[in-house]
Amino acid sequence: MNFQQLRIIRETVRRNFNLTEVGNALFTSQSGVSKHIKDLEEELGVELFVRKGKRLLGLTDPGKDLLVLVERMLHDAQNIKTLAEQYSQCDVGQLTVVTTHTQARYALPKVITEFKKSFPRVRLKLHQGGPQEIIDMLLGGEADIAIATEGLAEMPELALFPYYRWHHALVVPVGHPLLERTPLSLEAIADYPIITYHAGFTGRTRIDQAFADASLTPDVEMTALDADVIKTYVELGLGVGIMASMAFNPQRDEGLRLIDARHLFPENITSIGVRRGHYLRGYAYRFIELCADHLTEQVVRSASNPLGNQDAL
Amino acid sequence: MNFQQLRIIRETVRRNFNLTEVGNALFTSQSGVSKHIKDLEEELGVELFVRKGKRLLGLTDPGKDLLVLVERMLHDAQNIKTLAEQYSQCDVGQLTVVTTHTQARYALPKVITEFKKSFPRVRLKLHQGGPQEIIDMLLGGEADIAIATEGLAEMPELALFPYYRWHHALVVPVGHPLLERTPLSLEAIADYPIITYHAGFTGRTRIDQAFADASLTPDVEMTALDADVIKTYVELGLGVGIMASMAFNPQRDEGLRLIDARHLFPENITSIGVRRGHYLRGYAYRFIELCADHLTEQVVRSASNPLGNQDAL
DNA sequence: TATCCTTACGGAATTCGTAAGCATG
DNA sequence: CATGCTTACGAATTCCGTAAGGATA
Repeated sequence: MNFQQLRIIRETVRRNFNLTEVGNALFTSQSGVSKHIKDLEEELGVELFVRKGKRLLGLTDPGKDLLVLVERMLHDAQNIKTLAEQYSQCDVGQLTVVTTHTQARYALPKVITEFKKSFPRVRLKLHQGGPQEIIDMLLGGEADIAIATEGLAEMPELALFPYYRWHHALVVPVGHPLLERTPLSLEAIADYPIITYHAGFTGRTRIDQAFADASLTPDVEMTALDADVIKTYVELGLGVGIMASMAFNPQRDEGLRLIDARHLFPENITSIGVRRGHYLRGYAYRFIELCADHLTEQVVRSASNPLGNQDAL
Repeated sequence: MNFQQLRIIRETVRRNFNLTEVGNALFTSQSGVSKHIKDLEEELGVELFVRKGKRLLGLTDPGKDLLVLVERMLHDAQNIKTLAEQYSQCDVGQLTVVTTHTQARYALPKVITEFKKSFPRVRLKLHQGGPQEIIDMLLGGEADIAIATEGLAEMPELALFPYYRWHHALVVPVGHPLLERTPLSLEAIADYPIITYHAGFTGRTRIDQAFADASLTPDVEMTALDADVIKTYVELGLGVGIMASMAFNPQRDEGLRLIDARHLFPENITSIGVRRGHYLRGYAYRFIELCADHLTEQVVRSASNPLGNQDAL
């Protein structure tokens, strides 16, 4: 058993059991891939893949069990390398943060400016993605830190930390009748076409929930991934916008008005997530501390080690 | 990075940094060991060992951090092999149970008889050891299951399950004055020389605690590792015995009498322990089920997976 | 027929072990 | 001077990639 074999097993599953692709992905020959698989199966005395003739179709039961261990081992191998870099070049490296548009645009700029100043030699990769992509990148080890409001569900593989709380607000064009309706009600809003976030983005779930609880079926005219698009179409008069209040800028958004709506929609919590057992460089902890003072390295480490206890460092 | 290198790192620590011994232990040459260490350090760009001249003295800080990951990876490698055997030869294999004399002698015979009948092709190794040895064997992966009353402290690496409850009792020679003292009191017992278990064995802690709580200092004349020795000396008239009640056999122990003492000493709980993340063969779960009906495979698996949650199978 | 996997085989690279050299206590 | 680590170098082994062959859709 060697690491190349393990990498091949993992890659074979990822590439849908096409060994030719696996060979390309791992920069080796297809024949070698084939042989490695056979060797490993022989060594273990178990067939790992379901075959039909010469094609591979999927994992056998033992293969499925094995894959879990294989992935952990390869992840640990990565951790070892990261750990070594940590010591050899402690302020040089890379940090990948995956997040949504809303956070990237409105919450993170301050944090990132600060971080770049403190760690000029760390290459910060800010990757913008949807809920599924965020989770996949975290679990796949491609991203170190995730920041999102939705989608970061409680999973045993992830450790989540509340970052900040915020509310949705209404955005309307100057002079819109809703500006006169105080107090604002869900019923009043439901009379107009609504422009808001896509399902699964930036607290959209909470919005739907609020209307559903009030037995209202709002007319969602249009959905967008980000507040900038929402504002654009509200300004064009296509409807009223429901979006994160921090995305409104009184100076720049001259033609629009913000209406507080914290009494109508449940509070949203934007969380920071890391994968348990994923080795984080020192500066990754600094990044999290920059986001929220209370999320110290100790707090994050103890909550994110695989055993869920406090004996780490 | 390859497995041989990792094995060498681990073994180097275990063998107190004597590379010659490491070579012998891993059935390879000492020069190869030396080179592997150097290669790995070079690849990682970090010194893993503290050196004085040409001698290795200990781990550096990065070395310490690394060792944790290395051990998990090697453990996973072992798990993979065990897992494969599980499928290739599902009722053939080996099961190592480490336990104390008391359990081996009085609690387990029935379980083991039953187990051997169900799994004739599994080689059952029953290893008898003291508290420290039991823990070391579990953590080192040499034993699959531990059964003990003391010493199996709550550790994050271990999952513990209550097996059965029992009490200490008094054992005296026929015609001993304590047989007339009803109700029996700690004070009365403390008047006689006492023969009981070694510190740390078979609930000895509870016995000491009971006397201490009553502000008594008993005269512990002699200590033994097992009840058979205790009974022998009680029979010789050297003192009164305090031992596990299930170790008394009215037929065989003719010259002795048992006096119930459950009102004097706290209850003891004998536990079954497994190491989290240590892969157990199917028959290992059967063994535990034979001990206690309620400890089904599902119960044990969900409590002993490293994340401590219920999503395992 | 185009794609995909297996096997065979020669060359490349890695690993291993002996032996000699040097440091330590 | 006995023990222990490093380095050097040839031998053994393993790994890799090309190429040919057979199976599948």
